[in-house]
Amino acid sequence: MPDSAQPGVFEALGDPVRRRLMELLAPGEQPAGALVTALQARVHITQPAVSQHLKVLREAGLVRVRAEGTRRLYAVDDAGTAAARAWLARFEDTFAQPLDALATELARGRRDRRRATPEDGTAEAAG
Amino acid sequence: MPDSAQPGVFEALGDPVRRRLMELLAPGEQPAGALVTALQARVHITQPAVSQHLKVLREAGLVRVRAEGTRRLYAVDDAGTAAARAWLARFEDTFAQPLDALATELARGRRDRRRATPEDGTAEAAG
DNA sequence: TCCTTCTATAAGTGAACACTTATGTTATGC
DNA sequence: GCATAACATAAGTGTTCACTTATAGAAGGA
Repeated sequence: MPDSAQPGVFEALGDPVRRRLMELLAPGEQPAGALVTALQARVHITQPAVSQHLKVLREAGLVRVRAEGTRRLYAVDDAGTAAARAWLARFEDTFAQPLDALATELARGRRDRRRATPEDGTAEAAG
Repeated sequence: MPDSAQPGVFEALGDPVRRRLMELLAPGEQPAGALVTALQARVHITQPAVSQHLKVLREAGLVRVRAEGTRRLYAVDDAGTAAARAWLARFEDTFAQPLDALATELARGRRDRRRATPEDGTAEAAG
């Protein structure tokens, strides 16, 4: 029974700017520059500030990076979000728990089967 | 599409002491004093500090209080935890989503039926 | 009544943190 | 080679925040 699965997951999500970054990444992979632009459309913030926030999210396992030329493509990492959901699961309604466990099992089975089929290549999560 | 359903939910969960308080409340209702004692068994902390943490959790909708004599009985409030899970749900695996929705629906039905039965006495109205 | 218990609030303080500007690093183009 | 673009890191600073001690308030027992 870990205090909270991944270290720093909830600390990372505690900041509104970082939550907004997660929301911006929810539809799919985004270069760091696009995240900066999107944030600046709403609030005044500089590029280094965003970069530092992304570092926190990275270290918490909430996002992962992929280099493409000079750009850094960020995407949501399931490790962190799953850890957060796992911690919160204990407060779920008692009656919902077995059902969620079932849902998780079924989903895992489907996902594994899908990954075992090397056909659809670069699969993007649809929003 | 709210930034995050309940105001301050993730900010509240960002502190490890407050997460520990939530864990201590997970099994069920606890008086504030018991929470202080339980925390002090692990780390050095004073009663006012715990009281302030509980206030933050209260204002975030993560816990609710019930007065019984001179004691204050704290319990997990579904409003806050559900809000946190709702926000995190958008990062869930695509295939798991419909199943979770089904689970939620079924659980709600069961819960409502249970609440419609005025038998177990001290039923608190959920927000 | 007074006294004790349980909990919340007030006030002050040190540390963590999110921000800024300035600079470094890496890849591409001329 | 040099210049530019995209992003990360360094260094410094103000504010937030979690903590402390001290005190207030409410309920129960003598």
